[in-house]
Amino acid sequence: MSRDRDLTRVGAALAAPARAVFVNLLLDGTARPAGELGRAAGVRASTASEHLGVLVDAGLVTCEKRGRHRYYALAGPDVASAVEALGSVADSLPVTSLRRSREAHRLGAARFCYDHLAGRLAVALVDAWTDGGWLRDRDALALTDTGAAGFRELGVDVDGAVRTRRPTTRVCLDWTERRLHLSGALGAAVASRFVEAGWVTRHASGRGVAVTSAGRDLLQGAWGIAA
Amino acid sequence: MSRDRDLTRVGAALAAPARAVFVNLLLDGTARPAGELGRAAGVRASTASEHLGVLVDAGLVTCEKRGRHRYYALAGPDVASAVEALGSVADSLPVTSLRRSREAHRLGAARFCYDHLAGRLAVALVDAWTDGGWLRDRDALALTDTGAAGFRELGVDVDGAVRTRRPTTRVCLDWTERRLHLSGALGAAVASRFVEAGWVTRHASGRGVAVTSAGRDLLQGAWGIAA
DNA sequence: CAGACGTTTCGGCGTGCGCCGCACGATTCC
DNA sequence: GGAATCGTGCGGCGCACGCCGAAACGTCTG
Repeated sequence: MSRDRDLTRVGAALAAPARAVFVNLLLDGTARPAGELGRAAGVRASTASEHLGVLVDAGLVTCEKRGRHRYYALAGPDVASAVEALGSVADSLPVTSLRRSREAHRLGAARFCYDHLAGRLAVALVDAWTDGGWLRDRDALALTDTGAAGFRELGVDVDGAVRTRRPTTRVCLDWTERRLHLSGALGAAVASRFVEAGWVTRHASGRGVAVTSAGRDLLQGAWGIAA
Repeated sequence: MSRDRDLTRVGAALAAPARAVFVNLLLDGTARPAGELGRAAGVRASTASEHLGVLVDAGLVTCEKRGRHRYYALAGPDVASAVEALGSVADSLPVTSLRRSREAHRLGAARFCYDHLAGRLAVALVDAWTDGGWLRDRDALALTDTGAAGFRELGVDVDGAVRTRRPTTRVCLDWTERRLHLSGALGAAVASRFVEAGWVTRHASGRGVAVTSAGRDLLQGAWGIAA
């Protein structure tokens, strides 16, 4: 059957080192010009262009022209979660280098996964919100009335998140913690509020996230999380 | 960072047509000998052997020796869901052939996804169970007390499903319907009960599933589903 | 309008890998 | 024991693809 064909196309799209770098960079949900991506992966502009063409053909990445730049971004949240899921199985492989484990540890603390928070911070938040009755069922996160009120009080645009066509809550498997964390429209709304309120700051480039002192106070005070 | 390296390894593992056939065949959760897989993919035994070695190295597939056979199977449920997620993005690509759309339609009605039901049947069941109060929240399925009682009455081993380390409920994105269906330990328990009770029968080889007349009666009578 | 910059397209080169046939080890059956 | 079957390892062949440099296109700037 020819579904295999499609699977090979998507698999092959991820098979080249340069393309894997691209996808990992775009996992934070940003859109970046071709040149920057190529420089990050250590290949010439022409090579980067070809690779990006492959990713677009495979449906993993979209391209938007703006002026003389072309901004590339992941095609959507489901692409991000598919890549994360793939990374999750890849992560069970034996560790290959020390750098990797250091890097993994740093990102494992807190990071962006496309448009929501991931890592130990995200897992701790889910635990706190479940214990506090904001979310139901640790395995299948659903928003409660208490939670809607609580998030609203934090300044999260709960109503906007509910209105979109996208599922309100969604679970995403963490490739470092091998635990579930909050994704979906609500996950995105929470994450953007955390950034907007200055509780966390995104690392200049990449997916890393640092908790600010204001954020530390909130986490400790509201939910007893030591970050 | 060298997580890219792992991603390429998993991606490359899926990049070869023969290996994609293997993985798709194993998506139904069965373990199959190397020879059978090779024949199905239309390659020689030696080629199949090499491919299976690659899949094992990539952590996607496990190998178990039994007698003079070696049985290969998917490494676990998370591999299955990762592959399904990947198939889901692949599915949004333009249709390439008529055969594909026919095949897709047949599998789209009802099929096995590793160890649980998928396809239009599974989506309809989730709708019915949510409407009936057996599961909470269409986006983030969680088992209610009513649901536990109901499934128990159907003969589903609910208690066994809850006891395992595996999450009781889990959602899985359908690559045909682009809707969520029930996965996790409960999803597996339900599926095995459906087969055991003779409500559905699995196609001799592959993931296809046919609803029996007894199954049709149950679906229509209990939940008003026309199958 | 020329010039700079970002990006894509096009040959061309080299490596990697998917395929095979054949040979060999392991296991089962007679 | 020998024969048959299942599986793996090893050369070898050929294509596909990742990489580059050079050239062309489009866009912004002076």
